[in-house]
Amino acid sequence: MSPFSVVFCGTSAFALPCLEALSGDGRFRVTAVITQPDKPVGRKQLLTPPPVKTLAQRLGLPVFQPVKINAEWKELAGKMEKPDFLVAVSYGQILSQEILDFATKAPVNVHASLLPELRGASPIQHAVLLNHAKSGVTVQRMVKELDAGPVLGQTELPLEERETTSALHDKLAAAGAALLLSTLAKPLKEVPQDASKATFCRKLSRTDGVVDPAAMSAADIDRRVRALTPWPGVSWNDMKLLETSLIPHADAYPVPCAGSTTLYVLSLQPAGKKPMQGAAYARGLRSPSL
RNA sequence: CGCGGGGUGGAGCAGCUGGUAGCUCGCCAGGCUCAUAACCUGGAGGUCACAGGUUCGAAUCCUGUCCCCGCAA
Repeated sequence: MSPFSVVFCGTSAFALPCLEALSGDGRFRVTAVITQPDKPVGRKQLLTPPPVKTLAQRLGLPVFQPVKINAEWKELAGKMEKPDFLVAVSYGQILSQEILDFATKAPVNVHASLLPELRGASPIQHAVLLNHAKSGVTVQRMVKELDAGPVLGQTELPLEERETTSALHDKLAAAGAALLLSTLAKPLKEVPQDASKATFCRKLSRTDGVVDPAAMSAADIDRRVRALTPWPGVSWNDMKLLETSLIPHADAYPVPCAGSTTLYVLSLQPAGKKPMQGAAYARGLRSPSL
């Protein structure tokens, strides 16, 4: 039987394993990749392509970058064949019903949480931030309401003792890719979400990473560092806390926190400086005139 | 020309109202110690980003260049 055709919508690094897996599997055929437009990034405002675009080009797949996919859909749809599946992974734009209906079999989404928990934009960060015991990935059939579609497949993953967002991200991305393939390869079986158990997580902003040792306990700050690094990052005054611990360490910079707790900063980055060890920063502090 | 910080021995910093470079560490050697990330002694290691200028003399003042980074997006 001929492979399932797929139109892939994705943008960030989380989507890479899914795209790579689909493209490398004989049961599927990716006919087009839709991703966000290149965006100006950094001090130089250099136009930077999203990770998915880079991968798609390497794989030799046609790439489309609509500014507003819903508005440009009519034109866009004419450029590609109707696929069996429309797969959306961390794409970044809400798809209209018209687009969802484009797929002949189903529009599906890979979401980095155990739906109905943590619907929304930042499920990985929130799983760490809220100190959840487990997380996972869900493949759902997309419906109009965000992340509310019936579940097609789910993989649970326990969180490590001191789980970090970046580590969890990679694990979930890999698990998501595996789950996506195994789910789509078999006849779809839908399990409705229990909407009454739904929780939500909003998009994070830089202010979520602002921290004040005078008002927060070491454990609290440590959890934020693990959850919000590398994005949006945790900042204290003019420096970013990159890596922290609750256990004393020779290379750490001890910071007294609320409730007589101590946070051991293993590495940090003052404004205008490169990342450095906590102990190195502390040495600089002892210099005369300070 | 979006705003701003910075480039000084391996690391983090000071010195910058001009006069042959210093601190906290690290490293090497020796000593003390049951022992140590502790302590003591000694030592190696620096074209002070680069180029030009001012000066008797510049890390330090002036000009230009390169590089790194924070914010904003």
